[in-house]
Amino acid sequence: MDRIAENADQSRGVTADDVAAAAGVSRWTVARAFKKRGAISPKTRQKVLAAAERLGYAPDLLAASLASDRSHLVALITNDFNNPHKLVLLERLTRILWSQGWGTLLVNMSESEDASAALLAASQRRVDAAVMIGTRFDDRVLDTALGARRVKKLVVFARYSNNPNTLTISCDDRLAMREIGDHLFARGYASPAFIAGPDTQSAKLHRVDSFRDHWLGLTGGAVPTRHAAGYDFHSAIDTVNAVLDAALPGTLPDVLVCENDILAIGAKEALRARGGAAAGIAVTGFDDIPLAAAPSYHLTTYRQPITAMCERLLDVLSGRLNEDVFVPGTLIVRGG
Amino acid sequence: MDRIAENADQSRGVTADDVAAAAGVSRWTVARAFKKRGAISPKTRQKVLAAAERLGYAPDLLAASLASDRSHLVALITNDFNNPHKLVLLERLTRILWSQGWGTLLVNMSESEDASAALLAASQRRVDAAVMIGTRFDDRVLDTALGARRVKKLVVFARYSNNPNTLTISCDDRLAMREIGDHLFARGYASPAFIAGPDTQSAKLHRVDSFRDHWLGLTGGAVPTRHAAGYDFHSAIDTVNAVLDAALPGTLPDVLVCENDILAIGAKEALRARGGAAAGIAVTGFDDIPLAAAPSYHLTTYRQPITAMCERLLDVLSGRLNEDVFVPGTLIVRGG
DNA sequence: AAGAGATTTGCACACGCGAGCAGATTTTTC
DNA sequence: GAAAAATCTGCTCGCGTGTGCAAATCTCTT
Repeated sequence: MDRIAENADQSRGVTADDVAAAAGVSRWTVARAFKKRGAISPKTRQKVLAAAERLGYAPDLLAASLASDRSHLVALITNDFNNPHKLVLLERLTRILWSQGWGTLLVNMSESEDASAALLAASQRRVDAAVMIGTRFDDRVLDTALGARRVKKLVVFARYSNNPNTLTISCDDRLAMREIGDHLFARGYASPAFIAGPDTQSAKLHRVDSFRDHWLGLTGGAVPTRHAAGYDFHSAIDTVNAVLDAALPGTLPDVLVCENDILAIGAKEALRARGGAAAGIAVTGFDDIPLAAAPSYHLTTYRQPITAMCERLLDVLSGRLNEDVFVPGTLIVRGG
Repeated sequence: MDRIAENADQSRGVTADDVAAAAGVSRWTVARAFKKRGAISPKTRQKVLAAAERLGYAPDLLAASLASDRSHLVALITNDFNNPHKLVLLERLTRILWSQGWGTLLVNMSESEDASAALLAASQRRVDAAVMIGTRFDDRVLDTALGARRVKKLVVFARYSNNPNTLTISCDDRLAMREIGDHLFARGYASPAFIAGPDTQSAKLHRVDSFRDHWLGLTGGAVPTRHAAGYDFHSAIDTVNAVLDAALPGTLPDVLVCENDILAIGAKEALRARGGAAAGIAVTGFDDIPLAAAPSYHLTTYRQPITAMCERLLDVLSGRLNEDVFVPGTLIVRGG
């Protein structure tokens, strides 16, 4: 066959068979040459790789997935595209996963708000694992949804889930909120208020509870909490205005502890627009998004250990790790 | 046993054969039942779908890809994860593509700065098309890189490329900059300066040139241009400071036209920090990222027609469209 | 009611590669 | 130098589905 000659032109459909023919070995020897720990003699491998290079061959991962029942594909599922921090997570995840040979399928579940459709779609592509990014996983889905059962591994990333069928890889939120509380206490703040995201029944509000518990232990004082309608700065502005309107004179909080940086930025905007006593109220965030460092905001916030979390994810994918992980992050002190 | 084994055990390996047996038909009839326009009698389809439902069957897209040589997979390739606008693009792209049956592989090429590695990785997954998001495609890659030749379609999305082997789907930047110019002219601005991104030799700076050409025609005046070191607001701050430092007294620009919103936000930050005469200088952006609407910035900017662009991408993927497209966007007037 | 036409169903083959084993080759051992 | 061990190579079978065609069934006309 001079199929090889054809392919050299088109550079399409170059298969292991072609390389095998060109190198004078069998197809399986070609496969071994491309395997890290393949049982193959150095000179044969050399010969094969040279032929592959010449023909422009690269193994077909699709066919390999079908044959081996391991796709080396991970579905990244998320529904919150308003938060710039998602971009940081996606950047890190894709870079680190691809560098280790894992492909990443980005799935948007903001339509349905129900993970089952996203999981079904992912499972049809035979992903080795589904990773919910910054998204809680509703327990009921596992019982009812078709897709959920078909996915081999289910990981909740950068968020807490107590679902027993799920693996959590997250920042240690409890520790984080303690550090923020200690920091505020040391700086002399006395009456914090918490600005949280939407108060959905199912969502366990880890950060709020952690902060309130710790502050109670620290000062004996309760922390009033207000829920924004959404994780976006417009909602935060409305919420902070509501907080300020509701406060009796002389009972203003002296610091607004926000569940993440987006809400914190909204809070800063609201306080600045309001002026007067409000302008003196401090704000803390969470995530350390790039804009948190802007002169206008200069937020004290908490940086999640994303790289470390990604590495734990690799451990989970390779089967080395099979339990929940909480990694400590870093307090970033900027403003008051 | 562990949780993973449980999941995998349940409904593993329900294939078309199983459904066929359960429904009393052949495997190919099952396939037809799942095809939109399959030649199959309604009652047979009904019977098959019922059996599939009962068994929890969903077609294996991986095997289908291998057999049909169409993966219905698209690689989304990008390298600029600093710009929140990427998140908007990703959200829209993934939602619209998945809704039409296209899977999206997110590839991060920020490491190499060279598209060839990303393209090779994508091609090994047999993607039907690679979409460079907001990223220019270096012509030389097509000639030298292995990956580039293996990808069936190459689309440059939300950015201009004059590469003949590439399809461009973009906002009509030329029109956009004309609208911005007209707007500024009508408002009485007389001496704009342009703040652009990095000045790489290969990059054709579409927006800059368009604005300068138009302004020249409008007023006969030249527009001084300054390049930031990167597409991030810190670089923009430095650049704007440099512009102000370099300006002779009385020759300050009255408006800074920025290549995108991130640079514009940096510009606003710099002007605000500077105070005095600088604080009166207006700023325009591009992209209309969510934060552009924040009270602190309140940017006049230009919204790209992302949904329309995604629909044109679908046309390209399905083969209905095979030429460059430039879609007009919308001027968003906010600040001065 | 028979035959033409339309519709519906079944089948051989292919897609590109991996797992696991058997045969071939080389290296080591006594 | 021959046998045992270690290493290397080739091969059968299967992964789950699409394509194109032939066979079977149904519908309608005369």
